[in-house]
Amino acid sequence: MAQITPQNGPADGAETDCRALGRVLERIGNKWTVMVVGVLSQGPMRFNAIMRTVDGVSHRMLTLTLRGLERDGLVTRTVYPTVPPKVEYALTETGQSLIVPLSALARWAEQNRPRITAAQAQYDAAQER
Amino acid sequence: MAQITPQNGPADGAETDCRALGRVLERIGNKWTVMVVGVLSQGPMRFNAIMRTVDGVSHRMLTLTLRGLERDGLVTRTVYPTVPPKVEYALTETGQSLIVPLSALARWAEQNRPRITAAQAQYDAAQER
DNA sequence: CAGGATCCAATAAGATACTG
DNA sequence: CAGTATCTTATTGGATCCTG
Repeated sequence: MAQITPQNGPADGAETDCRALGRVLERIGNKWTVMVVGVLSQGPMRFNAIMRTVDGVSHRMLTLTLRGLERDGLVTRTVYPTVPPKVEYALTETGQSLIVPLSALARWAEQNRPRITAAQAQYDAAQER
Repeated sequence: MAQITPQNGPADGAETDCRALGRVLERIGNKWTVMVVGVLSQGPMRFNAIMRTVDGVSHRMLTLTLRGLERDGLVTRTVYPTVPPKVEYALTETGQSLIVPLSALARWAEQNRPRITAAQAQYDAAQER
C-alpha cells in the first residue's frame, strides 16, 4: 500500500516526514498562500496587481501572506525607490520548485472533485434522517 | 517556467484549478488531517489507536477530523456491534490515491526544510535591527 | 502605491464532563 | 471503547483608517 512515509513500527524515525509536511501545511494551508504562489508562477508582479488578480483577498491578508512567503525564502520583495513606490514580488528558486508538488496536488483535486462532492452529498443526505 | 496551471491571460479558465486546490487545502490544511491520513496509510486502525499514534491530538479534534474525512469519502468508518464497541477507520480508494501527491509534497518539505529554516533565521535576524 | 495599525467577527482548537 | 456536549481560549481573517 502506498504510504506517506515507509514505516512499520509506531515509533521509528518516520515522524520527521509528517512533521516537515505539517510545517509546510502551516504555511500553504491558509486561505491565500497557494493563490498567491499560483499567480506569481506566471512571473513577477506588483502588490496591487496581485491583489486585483487573486480576487477576494484583503489588503491586510495579502501583506501578511507575502511577508510569510518572503520570510520562508519562497518569494523576493524588490523595492524600486521611485515615487510613487513600486514593489515587485517574485518567486525564488525554492518557491518555483514548490509549484511541482503543488500542481500534482491540484491535479488530484480536479480529478477527485466529482467523487468528493458526491460523497459529501450522500453523507449529508444520510445525516438528515 | 513551471506553473500551477498553464495559463497566459489573467481571466481564463485556469481559476478552476486554484479553486479545486483551495477546497482540498481547506480539508487537509488543518492541524490534524494529514497526520491521520498518514497513520491510516499503514492500514485500518481503531479510534484510540489513532489517538495514541498521532500524539497531541485531542479526543474532540480527532472525532471532527475523522468525520470530515468520512464526509469527503476519504475514510470509511466500520462499527462492529460488539461490547465494548469496536470502530475501525480505513482509507478508501480515493483516500489512498491522495497519498501519492501528499507524499510528493512531504518529500519537497523534507528536502527544502534546511533552506526554509535558514531563510527564516536570516529574515528574523534582519528584522531586529 | 504600498503597507502599518487598530478593532472586530468568525473559526479552529483545547479541556473537561457526561453517555450508550 | 467511542463517542457527544459544553465551555473557553487561540488563531485567522476582514474592515477601516492612517502614513511615507
